[in-house]
Amino acid sequence: MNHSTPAKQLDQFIEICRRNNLKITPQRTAIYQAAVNAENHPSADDIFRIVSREFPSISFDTVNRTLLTLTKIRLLTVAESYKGARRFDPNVEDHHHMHCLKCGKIVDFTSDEFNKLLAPEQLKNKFPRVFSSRVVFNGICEDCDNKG
Amino acid sequence: MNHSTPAKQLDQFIEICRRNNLKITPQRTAIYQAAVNAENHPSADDIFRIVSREFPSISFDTVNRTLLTLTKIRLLTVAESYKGARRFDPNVEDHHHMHCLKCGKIVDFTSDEFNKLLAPEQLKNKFPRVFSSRVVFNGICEDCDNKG
DNA sequence: TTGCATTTAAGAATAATTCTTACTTAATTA
DNA sequence: TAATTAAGTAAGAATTATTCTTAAATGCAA
Repeated sequence: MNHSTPAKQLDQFIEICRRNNLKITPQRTAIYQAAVNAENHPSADDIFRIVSREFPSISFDTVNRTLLTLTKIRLLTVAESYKGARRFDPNVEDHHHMHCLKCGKIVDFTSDEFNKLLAPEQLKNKFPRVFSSRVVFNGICEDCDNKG
Repeated sequence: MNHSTPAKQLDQFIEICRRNNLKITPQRTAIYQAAVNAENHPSADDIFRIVSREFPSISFDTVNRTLLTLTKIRLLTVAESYKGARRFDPNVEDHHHMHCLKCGKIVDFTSDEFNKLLAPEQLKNKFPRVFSSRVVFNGICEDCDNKG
């Protein structure tokens, strides 16, 4: 989740859509809001089910297409994953991830130290442009650990 | 890739299969070898196509199932990804990844500094067990950058 | 040598994603 | 406010990736 206020999020959404010549439609807005308010890093299907409550006739395809559009203009990102459906990440600020190997849950955390990590010099040639970095931990979450 | 010698790799493969009561079949061996020798982090289909040259009658299902089995006993791991088919990683040593956002190429690199990163204290409760960590960079590789 | 794990075979099922075409709706802007 | 045009709806199909099913044959390991 993005930690700014709902109103500020909406302003940002509108501004960035405008800047990219994307119309501010109720569906598009609802899809963005659903993604931002989702607890866990939601799949297209998670968002589809949420938005369907408000727009019963919306199709999965519209939701998925819209999520990809929002990713293109960087209002969302795609979280790294190991299996299953694509997971969207509404947190576009610098942050890091802890994955549960059992249930697939992804938990965000922040770290000024981790934010500062730089790509190694020896890759400067092979990768002339580097946009982002993330530290990813893998473990077992409390819930899954208790269940055995 | 694993940087030990081919003979050592094979010894390790045999030992770990034995320890896990898995038979040393020619197919299983070939699948492991193909994964270890693959340049890029291969998909099941990549491995299927390589092993098919030696075993023309092998099925994709056998290859995929075997790769999952080898992952279970930690002879392989699964690389984080953002889209497309599951990518296997034959390098089971501590290492880190650089992803190309255009072509999906994943390049390994090592870093003693990055190996030492620890999960933040504030997640100790939510995640009582942590097994591994990795730093993941995203950028554009030289080839894709030249192509525009 | 024999038991059982493994592979083969072939098809089916499922999940996830993307595309197609045509029609309708509605956000923007001139 | 009317025109333009992006966006959504609809329904189905196609594609890609993965996993399962059943049954028979094979061959590794004790």
